[in-house]
Amino acid sequence: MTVRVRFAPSPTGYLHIGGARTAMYNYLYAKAMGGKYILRIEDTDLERSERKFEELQIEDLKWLGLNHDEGPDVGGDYGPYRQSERGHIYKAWSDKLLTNGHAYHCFCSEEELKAKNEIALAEKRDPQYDGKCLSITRAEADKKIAAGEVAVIRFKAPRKSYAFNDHVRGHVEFPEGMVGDFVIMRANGVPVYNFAVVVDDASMKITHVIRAEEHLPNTLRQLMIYEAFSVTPPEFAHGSLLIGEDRQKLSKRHGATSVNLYKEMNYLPQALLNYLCLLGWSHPDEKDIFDIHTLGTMFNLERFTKAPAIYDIKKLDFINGEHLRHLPLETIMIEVGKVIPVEHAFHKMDHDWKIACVNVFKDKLHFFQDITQHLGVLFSLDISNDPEYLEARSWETTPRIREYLGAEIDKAKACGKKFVTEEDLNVWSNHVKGELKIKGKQLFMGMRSVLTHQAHGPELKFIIPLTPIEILAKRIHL
RNA sequence: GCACCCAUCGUCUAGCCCGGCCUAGGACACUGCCUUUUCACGGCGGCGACUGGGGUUCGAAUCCCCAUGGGUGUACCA
Repeated sequence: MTVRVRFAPSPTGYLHIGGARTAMYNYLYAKAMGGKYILRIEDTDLERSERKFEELQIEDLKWLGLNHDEGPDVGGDYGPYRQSERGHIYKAWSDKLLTNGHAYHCFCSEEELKAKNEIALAEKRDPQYDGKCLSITRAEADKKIAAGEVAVIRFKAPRKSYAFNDHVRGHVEFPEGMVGDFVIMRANGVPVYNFAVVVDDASMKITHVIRAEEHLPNTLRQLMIYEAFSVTPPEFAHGSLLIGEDRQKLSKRHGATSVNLYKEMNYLPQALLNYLCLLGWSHPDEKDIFDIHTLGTMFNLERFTKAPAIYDIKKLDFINGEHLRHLPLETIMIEVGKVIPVEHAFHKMDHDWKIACVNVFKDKLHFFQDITQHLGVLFSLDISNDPEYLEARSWETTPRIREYLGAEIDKAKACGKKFVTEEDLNVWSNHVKGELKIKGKQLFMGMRSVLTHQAHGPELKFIIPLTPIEILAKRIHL
């Protein structure tokens, strides 16, 4: 039997970081098992669902590289993949339950039920449906409906306990009487979540349901419905929940919780995925940095964590830097070019210069945009106020270095050179060492302070050949 | 209230199922030092945890019970 898994978001907002994680786990499991990964849109909440959000979420999923095998935009053999287009299916399935006695019409008004709930709560009882409409026969109900009365369809919850085996939680038991008769079809004919999910998962031949722990209690209702249809339920894996620093379920108020924001902030999708993957799952070899697409059969349902994970982006930043460093130089150059201000001198340089430049700075970046601040060491005429720099400037040896280098640079400039080379730099430092008799810290810090006006930075042999000679000439005389 | 789930460094986690190799390992963060051609890189260190109490056992982070704490759910939301 081929594994079939699904990610079923509600198009009521942007793709949430927790949703992205669930989608990824499903995607990875399908890939590991050679199965299919399906995208289903759960838009039964007519008020809050919007087509725009569906499109945006699919766009974000694509950005992450989590491409589905079946879905509303790509089709498949088990469609439609939008719950709003499956009305006839829910109708047929709920009719089946009505016929075999597992469900019944309920004519109680919302006010009536609300009042009863309040009383139950006040008496510290569970506010379960009292079964008032249970005695209404199918024929009577049909007559009332024909006469214009509105009704919901309620599922007759069996009075027995349920148990199932969860891939993450192990043996889970729900004692008898946890839920009363619940609504499966609303008065407007739209199915309620727990019913639609079962109908869809069953008819789409879903074999494994991988989702977050918040759905664990829902499993009871779903198990009941599967039983009423005599359908074997899929296997379940309830991973941990993503929570905020306040240990509450992650939501908008915890800051950047939607995927599109990370795209805007220039995070690498593979880094976001890598981080998310580690929040609730661990790599068999305890690796921290990896491309989730290379996981293959290493991904399994046995390494999920049970306890909720606090979402903290500090580690994500680190991981982003690691992924960025492993990108081809050419790619980094292109990406970096996009975030450096258009008027920056960087853009006037030739290809080889840019590559060399990116190569020097790439190890220091967490994000592409970090490059801008590093570029200063190549173009800036600022003078550091770092005590170490000030000290280097105050040595009596430093003016002698400046005098010599100034002459050399002016000479090179007069010859029409645009840049000095690493060899030039070697010659200079040998001269300072041999002729000026300056060595050690005085030599290197002295040269650095004169050429960059900074106390720290990348090695001179890397940055000086990249610094335009006019900049060098100006700096010398500052 | 009731039901279910969970509990290892500040954070993510390994170890737990199949007790001894755990004076509990790794990563982020924080921090010290080294590299004296110098880094937000790298290397070497430091800080830092088995929620508490009982029990089983020669031996428990690992098994059992209780307590405590936290979370989720309890809708004609998903």
